[in-house]
Amino acid sequence: MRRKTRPRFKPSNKDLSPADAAVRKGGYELKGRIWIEGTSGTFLGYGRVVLLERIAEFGSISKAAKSMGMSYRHAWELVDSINRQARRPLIETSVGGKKGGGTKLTEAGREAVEGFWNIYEKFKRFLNKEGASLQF
Amino acid sequence: MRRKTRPRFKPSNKDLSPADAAVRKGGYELKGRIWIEGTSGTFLGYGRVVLLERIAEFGSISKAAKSMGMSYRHAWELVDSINRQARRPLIETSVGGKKGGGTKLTEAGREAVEGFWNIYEKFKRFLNKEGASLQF
DNA sequence: AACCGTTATTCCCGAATGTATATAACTATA
DNA sequence: TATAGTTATATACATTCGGGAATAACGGTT
Repeated sequence: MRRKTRPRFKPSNKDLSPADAAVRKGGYELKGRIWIEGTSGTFLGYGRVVLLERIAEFGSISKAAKSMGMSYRHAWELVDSINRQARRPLIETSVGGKKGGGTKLTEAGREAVEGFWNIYEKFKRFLNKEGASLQF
Repeated sequence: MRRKTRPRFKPSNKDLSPADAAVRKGGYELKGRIWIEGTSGTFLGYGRVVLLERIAEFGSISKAAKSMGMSYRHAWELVDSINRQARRPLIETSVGGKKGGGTKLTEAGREAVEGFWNIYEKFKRFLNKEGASLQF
């Protein structure tokens, strides 16, 4: 008896595609994930890219995390992991200041987000095409 | 400081592709997984299909599990999960008898294995194609 | 100098997996 | 009837993952 796994984060204000792309056919679904791996594990995946988008939107790691139902601790670790693996940093953080600080994407960060979505869209089309012929 | 995750099973006698298909390009790899989901979670994925192949090869869940470095308990749970979600059973088990019992694939089971590998091969080609244009 | 909101960091905890281990149940064969 | 090798099942344990909470550091602004 296995309980349904809890979603990794709550979709909040935006209509969010699921982290697992899926295609249903007669009771079965072809699902899948893709991600880009760097020198030390995952570099960019669905959740990380959504996080980057939220950071760009809110200008803050903590607000981005909260908007996804993700702990700040986890979000920070993801940001750190991304920046440590990127050739050029994708995220710029600043501490202190009038508003306490903030975080924004670099140009490379915006390009990375766009690049990932491009591949992800093709992946969804792949699942769509191949999932149509499931018979078990 | 995160330790490299241990491989889910040891490749033993056969040359086994990794569970995560991957394509390298300039330090980054496009990796991914696909699986077929049924009424209650995963129905068939890479590891499950390899397990089915091993069962067909050895005629026993316990030997198949051992050959993959997987606990019998886990292998049994996977087999049970597969059969509970399949329209027609993919695996036939027998208890007792001269050799204590055994397990073999049904015709539907062999077809499922082949069907999954077909899609998986296409998926690897997809990763190969899309992974060639990674730039970050 | 005090304030304030955010980043940066640490420790503790619970959920989810999967291994290890032990044991019962089964049944053709000798 | 006893044997043997496998399936079937439960309990205990280790590991991993991420949330929660607490705290320090930071630095414009007032």
